[in-house]
Amino acid sequence: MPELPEVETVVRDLRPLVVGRTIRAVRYGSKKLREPWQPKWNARVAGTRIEAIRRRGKWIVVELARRADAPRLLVHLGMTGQFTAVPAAQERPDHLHVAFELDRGRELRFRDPRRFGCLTWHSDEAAVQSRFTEVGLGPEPFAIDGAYFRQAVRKSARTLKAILLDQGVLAGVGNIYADEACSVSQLHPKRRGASLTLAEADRLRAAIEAVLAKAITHRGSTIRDYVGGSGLRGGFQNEFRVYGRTGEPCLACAAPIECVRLSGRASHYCPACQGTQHKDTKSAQRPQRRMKKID
DNA sequence: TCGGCCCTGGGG
DNA sequence: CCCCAGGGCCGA
Repeated sequence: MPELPEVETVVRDLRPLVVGRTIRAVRYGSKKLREPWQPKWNARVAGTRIEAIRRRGKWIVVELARRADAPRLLVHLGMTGQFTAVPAAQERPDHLHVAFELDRGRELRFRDPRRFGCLTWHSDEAAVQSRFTEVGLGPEPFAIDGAYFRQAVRKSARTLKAILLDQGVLAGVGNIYADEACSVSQLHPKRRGASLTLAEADRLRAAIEAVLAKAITHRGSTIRDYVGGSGLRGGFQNEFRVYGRTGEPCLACAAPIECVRLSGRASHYCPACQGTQHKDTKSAQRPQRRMKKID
């Protein structure tokens, strides 16, 4: 679940709790993660000091010394991952995979029931960067070049939903914020990127930034498992315009929110505010749809 | 570009 | 029991 706003919240929460702390020891479980923690890494992190923590897309980078040639931990929360710093005395929950015992009685824990996430050790910053290159991580949404975004969207024959979920176009947007950004920009998630006008592409870019920024101020969204770095839940789920609101009234026009599957993901939108009847080239079904509505 | 798959758990 | 879920990778 964790998308950019949730990951950013985790990083901001953890920063005052772990930066400057020394890792005394490592405990790890036997359950296999997407990429398992390797026992040989224990000795490499024991005794090191956490000097910085930052976010890139949906990834968290923990710097074990500021120098570029110093090791890093790379964390991805997958669907249900939690990365928290809590009092070491706090009872250990189930599905806990890696725990770093810190000084001052704290413990940095990685928990993930579904195990789609991972926590790995990398020898230096270059190794982290090459990893990002391998997965084709695109630019950060808050630093998008307007021309780049227009071009990336308008050259694509894919749906807006598919484009927004593509981490290579933008790093950090997931299912919730893709739907919310389409809602704010009043664009149907089924629209093809190539059908957008320049103005619409700009509107979408502005909506993405606005939605992500607002979600961060609410500490992200908690549907079920998500918690920030200190264990607090998010609050943006109470601000959703369309996500998970199928059948409920649109906040702008009261039409019932609809839901379809796009790119294999549930996609929510207001049929009135985000109508398909614009420039979507291939909507042969459109007339049928209208008939249905009139009925 | 899609579906299937990796997993667990919650809800109907 | 079935279906669904914030993500991403792999092969048809």
